[in-house]
Amino acid sequence: MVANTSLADAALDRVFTALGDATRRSILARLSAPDGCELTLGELAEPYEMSRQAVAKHLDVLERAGLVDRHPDGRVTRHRFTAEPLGHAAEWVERYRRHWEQQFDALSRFLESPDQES
Amino acid sequence: MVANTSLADAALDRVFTALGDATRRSILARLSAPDGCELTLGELAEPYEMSRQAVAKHLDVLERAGLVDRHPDGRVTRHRFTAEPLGHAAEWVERYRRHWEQQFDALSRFLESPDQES
DNA sequence: CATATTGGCAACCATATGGTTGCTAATACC
DNA sequence: GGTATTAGCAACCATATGGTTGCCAATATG
Repeated sequence: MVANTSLADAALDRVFTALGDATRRSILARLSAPDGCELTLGELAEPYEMSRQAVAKHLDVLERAGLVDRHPDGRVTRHRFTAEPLGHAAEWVERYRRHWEQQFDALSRFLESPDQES
Repeated sequence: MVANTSLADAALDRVFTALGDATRRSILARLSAPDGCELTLGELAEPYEMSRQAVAKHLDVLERAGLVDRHPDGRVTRHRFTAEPLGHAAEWVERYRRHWEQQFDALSRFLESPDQES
């Protein structure tokens, strides 16, 4: 019944907190675009109104969550999107979203029940 | 191209960061269990090795994300799970998880292609 | 070879987060 | 009415987070 903090929990922690920032989600969006794969730090940092180092820190968070893969290439470092850790997150969210659909269905049934008066 | 920080982004921020903590996910799990709906703060806090106030703070985070609904009932305050904000989060995750399936399919095709040598 | 570019590292700073404790207010119960 | 329980509020603390700047190492490029 208690928290049961497992390794999987810690991985989920990292993934969800990594997704909890609009800049990081934007980075993932750009890295997952069909034409935008394999971007360097400079290319990634360019559109944002913050320093490269700030973007590099966001990339640290994404890397620790397993969502981006860094690989140095000469003077430059290329970054690739890795969607695999999203599997557990999607599983988790879907389980509870289904609960919502049940709530919604229950509400619909209630509203449509014949013994329901205004 | 730039960050485009909208209100929807801020709501997603709150939902994902709320999910980024194992204690909070555990709370949601208990509140969404079929028998465990409508728990009070005391009931919620009991299994964890932290103070009630710490749990109350976690509930603040969940409430700001729209994931739990507090309603005082006499001396006690009952908490109910609200899955609706998970919709946008699920949408977001699913979009990128599909990207992963495409990566996976591409890998499969590569591994199964006849001109692939060890 | 000299120099500019790229990115990593470290220090620093302000604020947020996650926890604590103590106190107070409201409500149920004897 | 007095008392115990429940929860909210406020202050406090340690650490994490998100940003900055400056410097240095490595690599392209003239």
